Amino acid sequence: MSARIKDVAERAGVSVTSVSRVLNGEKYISQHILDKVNQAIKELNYSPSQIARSLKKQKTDTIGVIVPDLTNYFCSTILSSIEESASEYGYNLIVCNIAENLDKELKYLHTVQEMRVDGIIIMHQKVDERILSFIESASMPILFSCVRSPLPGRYSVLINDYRAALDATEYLIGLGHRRIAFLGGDLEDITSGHSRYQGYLDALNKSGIPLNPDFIRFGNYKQESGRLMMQEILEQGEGERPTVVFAASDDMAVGAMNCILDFGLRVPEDISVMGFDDSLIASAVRPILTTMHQPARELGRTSLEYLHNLIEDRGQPECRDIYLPHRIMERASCRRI
Amino acid sequence: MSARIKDVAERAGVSVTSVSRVLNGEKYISQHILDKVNQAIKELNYSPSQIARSLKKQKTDTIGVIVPDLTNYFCSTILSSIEESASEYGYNLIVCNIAENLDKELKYLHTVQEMRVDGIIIMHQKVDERILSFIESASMPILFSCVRSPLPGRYSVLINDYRAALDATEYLIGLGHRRIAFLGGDLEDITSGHSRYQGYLDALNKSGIPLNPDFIRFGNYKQESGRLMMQEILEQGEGERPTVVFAASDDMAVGAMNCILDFGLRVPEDISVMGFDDSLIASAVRPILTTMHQPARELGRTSLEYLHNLIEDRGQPECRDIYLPHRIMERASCRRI
DNA sequence: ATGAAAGCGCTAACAG
DNA sequence: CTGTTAGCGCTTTCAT
Repeated sequence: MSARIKDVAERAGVSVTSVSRVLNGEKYISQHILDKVNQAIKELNYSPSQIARSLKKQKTDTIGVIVPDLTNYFCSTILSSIEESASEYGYNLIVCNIAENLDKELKYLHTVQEMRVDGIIIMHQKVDERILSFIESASMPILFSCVRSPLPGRYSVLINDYRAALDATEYLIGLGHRRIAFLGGDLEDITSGHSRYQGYLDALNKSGIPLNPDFIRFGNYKQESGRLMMQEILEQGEGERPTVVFAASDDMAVGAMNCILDFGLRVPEDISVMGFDDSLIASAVRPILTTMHQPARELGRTSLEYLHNLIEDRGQPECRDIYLPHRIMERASCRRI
Repeated sequence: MSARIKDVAERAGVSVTSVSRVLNGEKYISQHILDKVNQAIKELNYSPSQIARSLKKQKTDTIGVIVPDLTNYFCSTILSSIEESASEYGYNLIVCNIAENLDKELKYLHTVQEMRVDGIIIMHQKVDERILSFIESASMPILFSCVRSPLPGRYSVLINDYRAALDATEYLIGLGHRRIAFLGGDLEDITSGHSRYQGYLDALNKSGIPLNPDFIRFGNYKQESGRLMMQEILEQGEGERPTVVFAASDDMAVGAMNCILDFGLRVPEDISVMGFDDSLIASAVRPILTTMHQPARELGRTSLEYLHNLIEDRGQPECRDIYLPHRIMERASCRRI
């Protein structure tokens, strides 16, 4: 593998330029040279160095993706769909799993910058000063996927979390529920956390349903967190139980549902459960989960395509935020009362 | 970001060598120079180019990971644990999601080779001639994770799939089951597919239980596949039903379980279900799944550390295959009969 | 302790 | 249609 372009050129008895031309599929090369070069490449088992090429071309065809948590179904679906499109467009992905750790995120941001990626996709919302200032001074395009940009004037691809939560809550109200518990994400997380909570609040408000603080909890989007919050709610006393639980993620909804089931109660007969995301786990559990659908594959694909346009610099795009449609998946975990 | 090391040097009034030394934390630099250089770096918002550095050093601190399917819980857990260790050791990851597509795998293999990654981890078993020949002639270390190397003399980190399947089947036999259905993976997949099937066969054989071909099906490890296979088995007629189903993955087990449940049967009262992997989904469903535990995080960490040793070339390792221990997770989906 | 200069492997003018 | 050559941005001898 230590063969360089020069070795190929010598072996084929041509100039390095000709080899380079063959490598890059340019025209204006005689069949004769083409054959000899290909022959030499094969004989030497030559593999061109993307490093050297990147240095020269000042382009790496690589994109950095900052993922909050790889083991999260929703994240990995988005990532997989980003990967699929990236592959089509000829980009490679540097995956940065920050495991909800801001120090790690900052470190990775610098790393991908040093690797001179052509662009960055961030799927994480919670940021601090250092990250904000990095984003402000970064020279490559940065796109936020599934979360809203923390900085005005940046780009993002996501659903309208506020509307989605509002729609979901109104759907539950329409089913006759008035004692609606809410299992939220992190409030510092402006998109999923705050917006979804606000949607819940406003829906209740519009219907004149008074807020019950005992029915509101905040977790970290994971299953275990949903289970814990549900347990607290259930242990508050039987008279005070909600008739439905709306969780800001499917994982938390499943955790809550299992907690209810493990308490010996039934879903949805005793308590209904509604999730958010429509990730694979929503269809894997029984009763199959009623949830708010996020178009994961479209979000991933659109993110990549948008970033690609930014990289190619096709002028300033008209809209900086692209909202994709959400919809309710009516399934078996919510009943009319 | 277009500042180069030369700009920093000029700004600081020193040579590029000195800047390079500061960048690489070498000693033998005066405090005076160090201060001036750091100052200049800050003023210019300078970020060193990993590209140029890699070209010079002939090392990228990057590892390519070939993943069969990102949306698979088990895979993403392994990947996340590889990432965690990689981050500790200072490696970055190029993630290649091949979506079970051999052409894509080959393409990615060439890509990471051209990117001059320091090593490759492959989590996929099914290969063809072209891939085999790539592996044979590759100059960087290649490690197989969670699958056995298709080539003798290569390196792998995994559990003993044969023993695990044998142990699992014997456990079910010990519970009193004799009508044991098997939902396998792809037989071409030597590790998970073939070895697990062989373990099942041998366990039955050792106990003198005759084989029932109607109880054996092969799928693709995914949930939907498990559901379909189970449906076929269930529709064969009531008298012929198995008392337990052993699936070669948790996803298939969950698919099978849901099929059973959707048929109006109970798990484990009517039919028991056993999975394989102990991925997150095993604990997310009800009844909580009895399954064969694979130490996912240890597998990921060990893989990375092993590859790191190979990259650093600490002589030939004694063993080329590292087997990690498996164990049965007795939970609620299998009953004694 | 500091600097000058020679590449790392490739592409892209430019010249022929 | 083909070849010569000057960098891309950095590290690293080798001097000083």
